Amino acid sequence: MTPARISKPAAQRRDDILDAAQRLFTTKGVQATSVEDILQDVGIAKGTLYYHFRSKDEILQGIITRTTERVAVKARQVADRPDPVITRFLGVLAAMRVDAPELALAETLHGPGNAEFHVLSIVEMVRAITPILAEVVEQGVAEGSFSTEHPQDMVEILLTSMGMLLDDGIFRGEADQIPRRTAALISAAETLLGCRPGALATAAHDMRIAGATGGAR
Amino acid sequence: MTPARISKPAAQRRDDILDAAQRLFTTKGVQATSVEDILQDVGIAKGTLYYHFRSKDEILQGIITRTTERVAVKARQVADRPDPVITRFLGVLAAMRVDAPELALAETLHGPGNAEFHVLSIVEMVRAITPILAEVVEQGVAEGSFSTEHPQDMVEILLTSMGMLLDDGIFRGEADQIPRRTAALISAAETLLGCRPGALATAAHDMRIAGATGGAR
DNA sequence: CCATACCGACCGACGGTCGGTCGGTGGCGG
DNA sequence: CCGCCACCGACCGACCGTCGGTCGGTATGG
Repeated sequence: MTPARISKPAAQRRDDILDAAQRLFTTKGVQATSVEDILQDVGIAKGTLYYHFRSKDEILQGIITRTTERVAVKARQVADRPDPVITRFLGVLAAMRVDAPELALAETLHGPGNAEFHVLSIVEMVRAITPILAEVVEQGVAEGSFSTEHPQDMVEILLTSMGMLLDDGIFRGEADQIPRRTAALISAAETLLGCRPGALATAAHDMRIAGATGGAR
Repeated sequence: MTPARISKPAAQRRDDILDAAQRLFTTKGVQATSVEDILQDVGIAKGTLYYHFRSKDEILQGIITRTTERVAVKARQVADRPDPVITRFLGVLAAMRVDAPELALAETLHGPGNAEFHVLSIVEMVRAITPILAEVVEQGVAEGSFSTEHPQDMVEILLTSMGMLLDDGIFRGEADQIPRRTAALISAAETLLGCRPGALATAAHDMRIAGATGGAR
């Protein structure tokens, strides 16, 4: 009658838990997801979960770390491709959003505990992606398509504001502003990185990156 | 022996609760502060707190709203002063940090629930201050000291990244980066708003705004 | 046979609720 | 002008359900 205890290698079980938790966290919010919920979804007992993770918070941290690592790998690949600098620049940005749709999706509802999730993700993303993207910009500066004295700093500023302003889990109820903000951020990037005005916007449009057609406002 | 029940007008009691909660939240973190703690600090019973607030979360929201309103008032005053545009621009930024030291201070410790607090503050600040600051920039554009086609958008981007990058409750353990980031943000502001390079930096230095001396990096 | 993975009853703390109490105030009859 | 009383906003604290986390013990498989 007992459903037969199944044992798995720790790494795999860890991933199972992370998968379930990620789905639930993004679906109904971190606070609103109980450990019990995760247990039921994975099909394990409480003790098992706490055998693999020290706390609920560590699970959240685990999701963010895992996702960030995946994105960083993809970003690195894109950054190292033999494409034009502008293509690679936009490609890295795309890698951030494309690979993490799970993080950006759903949970339009109530707040507590969710902004936390989003902001931690953003911070980790900025930390991980800034050096990669700055490298691309530096190459752009070297070849003349970009022009700035502080690539790393400007990239950091751009990534931070991008992460915040395009996340509707943070600026609640302003999802309709996202196209405007996307255009504004591209415009800001052009200015800050000193590339030909409109160069990023048109390239973004060609790459079919959302809301990247016109001027801001 | 019973300490005699003291009754106050609701508004005042509300403020008392907000005061205590703000002190505790910033001291030991939102999550780590129990409702019980607040009760003890204010010297009231649980029912009383829940007579004035619907939930712990509403208290947090109340603190943020109150602080934002105060800052907005001060920012408005500064923006309307008969000073040079650049002075007023920096003055508004200063108003944000000066008037909200309670929000930025302390609680270097453990994470959960605190980033939430900070990020909500930042979002509200951006919402409240953007129009005020954009107005100043527009005046600057009109008189020629600034030059940008999208004042509102650029201000929004600047405020967002400022809020994030200068808050050590968000980028944990990077407090030492703040001077560098301050300089970078000023530099970015100069570029985005199209004012004379170094104009903001020197003015900031004259106004004794922290870490605003040299170029970025 | 021993480490590793797993189980689930149990615990204490916490956020939130609820029935009820207290003190001041305004109206009204005397 | 006084005293009574109905009313009401503010206040109280015992109580409850839920939740994150613990622990002693058990199955599995190398």
